[in-house]
Amino acid sequence: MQDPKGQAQQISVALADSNMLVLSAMSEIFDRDPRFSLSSTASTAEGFLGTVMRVPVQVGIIDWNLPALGGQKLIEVLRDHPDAPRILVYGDSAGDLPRLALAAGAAGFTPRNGPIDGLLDTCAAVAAGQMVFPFLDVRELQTDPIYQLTKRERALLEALSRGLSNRQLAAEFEISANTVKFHLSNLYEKLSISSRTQAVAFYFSSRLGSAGDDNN
Amino acid sequence: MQDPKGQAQQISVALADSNMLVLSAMSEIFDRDPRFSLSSTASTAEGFLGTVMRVPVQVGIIDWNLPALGGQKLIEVLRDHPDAPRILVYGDSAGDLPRLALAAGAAGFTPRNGPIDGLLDTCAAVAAGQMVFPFLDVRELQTDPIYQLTKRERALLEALSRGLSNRQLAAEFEISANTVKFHLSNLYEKLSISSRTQAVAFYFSSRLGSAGDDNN
DNA sequence: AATACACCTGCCCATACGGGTAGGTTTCTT
DNA sequence: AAGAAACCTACCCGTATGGGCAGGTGTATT
Repeated sequence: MQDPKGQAQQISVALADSNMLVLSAMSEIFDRDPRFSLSSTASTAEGFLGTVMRVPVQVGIIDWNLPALGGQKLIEVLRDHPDAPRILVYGDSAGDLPRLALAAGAAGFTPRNGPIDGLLDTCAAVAAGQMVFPFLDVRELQTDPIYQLTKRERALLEALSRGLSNRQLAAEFEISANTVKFHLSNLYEKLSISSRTQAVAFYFSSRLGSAGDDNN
Repeated sequence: MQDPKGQAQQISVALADSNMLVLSAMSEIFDRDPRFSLSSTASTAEGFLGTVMRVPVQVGIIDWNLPALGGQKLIEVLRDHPDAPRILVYGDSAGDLPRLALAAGAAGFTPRNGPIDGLLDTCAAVAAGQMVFPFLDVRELQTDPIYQLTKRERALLEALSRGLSNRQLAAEFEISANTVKFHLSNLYEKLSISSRTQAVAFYFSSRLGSAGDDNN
């Protein structure tokens, strides 16, 4: 943080939050702090992308549940871009949102319920090239069972979460009921569960704001 | 709103929001407006209840997802109290949060994604004795099946949503497995469904941010 | 060519589950 | 005192579901 040349260079920041109140309050905070230069604000993922593509910034601070796209996909889109900003996710530290953000490729995570200064410091740290997250067991990143599921299994799980029976699943996917049972059986083993009810519970519990996945 | 005696009387307001940023921003807004007199702020339902019981106010503005209690229960507790404030819920207008708030007994609802002035105007209207909500089909209020469930059935549904089997449910509630099936059967009929999987799907789909309900 | 893996299907079996019937106690309201 | 409603239990029955076995196809990797 202690730049030997002083703060001649300000950190360019872009904000995106669906909550107007949060957005305006954040704007004020960043405007007040001489370390930062607020480049743009947006209330949707589309708006954020548009401005950030035109005027590159160093750090983008986003709400995980941005309308339409969501943090997960937003980061995924930005990752393939050359001069995309580092993304700092601002969200609820309960649940495994930090893990999701980390897995998605975010550069940092600041909890909503923490002190306001934490946001600024974390942002500065991210701009300095660091990754800042609440501590979590990184082994879970790789072993998170949902990533072991195949494309088909995830699709089945999604449909299962809508309350469908095996027969209905078979009809929906135009496969045999036996095949449905086959996939579900494999799915159960990978998730270390043993019933469709547990599968649905897992689905809704592990899916905190991530959009539908249809890819392998 | 047009008080013939002018605004000699200010509207006393109490705030409660788990997000510190929102809380401080709201405080400032209400402090600035001469119509209101900010009595207290809190970040938890307990804190809000404590201050509001000691120093009665006209309007309480709360986050629906206040820690520990949640808006639903908070309103329920306040309702039985003599000089409890009218409750204005501040939350996400997507989903049926407005309907939930209305059904719970709130006096108004202001969407998070709306203009900031809307909050102030709605608050003034609520203080003047009005109810202000985004439009919704009130017929759904009565017909929403979740309110037909008994206390026990809701408790079973919550446990069911954690993936428990009938046997486990029986153990958890210390009742016979037959009784579990009895309750679930009644529950299915009330929700117009026919399987536990559908019940869990319904539970997670209809429960957009409401905390656990254990009351009748 | 060989191997691995996702995907698909059929069959058998034991258990879990949903639906129906028939009671019972407690509590609150009328 | 009577009635309604929540809550509890038992029994029977048919289907849905989960687990195991055995095998076939297509595609990508080595």
